[in-house]
Amino acid sequence: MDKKELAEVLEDIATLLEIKGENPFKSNAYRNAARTIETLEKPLEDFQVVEDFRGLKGIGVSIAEKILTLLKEGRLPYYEQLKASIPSGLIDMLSIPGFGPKKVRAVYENLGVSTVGELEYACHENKLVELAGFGAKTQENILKGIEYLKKSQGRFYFHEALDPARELCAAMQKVGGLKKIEIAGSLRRFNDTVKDIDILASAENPHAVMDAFVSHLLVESVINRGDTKCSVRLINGINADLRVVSEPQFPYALMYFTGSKAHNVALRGRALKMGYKLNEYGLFPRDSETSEFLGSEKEVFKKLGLAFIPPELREDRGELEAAESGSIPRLVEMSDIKGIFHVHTPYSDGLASIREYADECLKRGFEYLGVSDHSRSATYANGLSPERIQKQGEEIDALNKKIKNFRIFKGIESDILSDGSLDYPDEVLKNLDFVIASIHSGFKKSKEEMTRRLIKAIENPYTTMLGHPTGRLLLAREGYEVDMEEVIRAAAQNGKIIELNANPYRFDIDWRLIRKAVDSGVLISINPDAHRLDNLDYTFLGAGMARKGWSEARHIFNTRSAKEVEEYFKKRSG
DNA sequence: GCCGTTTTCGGCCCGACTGTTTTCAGTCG
Repeated sequence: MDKKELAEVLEDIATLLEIKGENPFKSNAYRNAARTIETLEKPLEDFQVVEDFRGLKGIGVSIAEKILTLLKEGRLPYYEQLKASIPSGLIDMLSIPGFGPKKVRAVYENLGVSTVGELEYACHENKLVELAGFGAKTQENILKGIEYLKKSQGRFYFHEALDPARELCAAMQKVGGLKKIEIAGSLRRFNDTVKDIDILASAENPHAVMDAFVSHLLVESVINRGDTKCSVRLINGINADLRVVSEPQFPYALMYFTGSKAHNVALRGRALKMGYKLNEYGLFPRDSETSEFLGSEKEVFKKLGLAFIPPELREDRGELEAAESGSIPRLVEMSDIKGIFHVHTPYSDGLASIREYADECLKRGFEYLGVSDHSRSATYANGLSPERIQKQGEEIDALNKKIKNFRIFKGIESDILSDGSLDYPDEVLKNLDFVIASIHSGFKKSKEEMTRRLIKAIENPYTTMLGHPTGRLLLAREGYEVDMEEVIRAAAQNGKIIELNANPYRFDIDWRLIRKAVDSGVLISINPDAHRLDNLDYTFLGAGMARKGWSEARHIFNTRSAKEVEEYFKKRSG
């Protein structure tokens, strides 16, 4: 059992306790313990007895014992009994917006409803209105919530939310009297998928700003509207919240609504220890009703003895400690990116020509482009035969002569075959500047086999970088089973680059692992995996995801100049 | 269930909003 699986069990216990109506602080304790385990630096093997957990935040004797049982026996009777006592459908019901553990319990105990389907039926039968604390409106909202859940499973791709959020902000910016406006929430933190859009504004006339918000063309319906907050459903199914605060409150509210929740709790705890109360309205010295007046997030952090923490890092994963000790990294910026790798042309399954990509790259200020079409095993994607690689190489040579101050590198996205070898003989591979090795088939092998397969590809001298290392498709498909920590170790030992596939349907390698990779000395390449010209926009999303993984420019391969990249490739092949 | 530079017991972040009530519980962020 690894850290992630362990943390998931603890999370599950927390949720189950909530539904059972246990002391909410008890369930919260399990949640805190889960986060501590997830972010653990030391390997799990270091924990053999209860005392080994001493000093770990949120893990006392009781949880430590449960963790040890899980590690030693691979199962936990306490957890199994808990699970057995609650139908699994109740947990699914928690995904219905506005439907929490208390209501789940009420419908289960009073109506015997134990699945989302039964709940929907009970609503249609008008059964819920009879329950204490429920009414016609609640029942109607639950039905709407189920509809929403069915449509979207409640989460959306990052770019699906970012684009409308920007449009909404632009519209509100035109309202007179608007002082400040920012996207907050998980979008500002660059989560890989998001649940909704949060926008924060300060304005002289809040209602005019809200009017502009609710009347926007992207808005399908208004869910609720108060004096400081309103929520809408957009036509693409995403919910968007707008909050309007006074100008002095803005930095505090921005911190608050940016989150994450865990970061906020930690920050508030720190404020309390320093004799302050921190909330979305201000920073109040103990026993005072008057907030400190601070004009920006940076100043609030400073008052709390912290350096500014970039929003992407606000996950309670050590950023407070880093900000206190002055070791917040200077995160990579889009402007650091000097070129891109991994684009597909009509040679395989892409839509834009090499020339078009090159021109677009020049327009965006890049110095180079690395072309990597699919390899021959990828027949579904029109993978290239050795002859067609040769032909593409000639086209690239001609373009390199023609286009000044720009360099096109010859590459391939080679399938990693089932035995871990690459898709061409060495004579073909040696003529390329770089090779991205990716798995596109045979996902179902065991974790050990997949790990071995990837490591064999990493050890191949012609491999330059590992493409989309877990094969996951966000909101659609889990990645294949693979021990990424071992893969990262192998990449470090062999001096290989790992791709951060910046396609928002993938964002693969996961940001939590980016930090592990860069700490191990592995270079990351932010690759758009473009199949069309406008997919080059993904590079920006990838840069955000790299920031979330605590990356600095020096950790990112494609922040290097064309000349440096050329030297890197030459050294590898020589 | 965890924690302690006010506490080994009594807290644990806390305010907006909704829908149900007629003063408050539940949910959310």
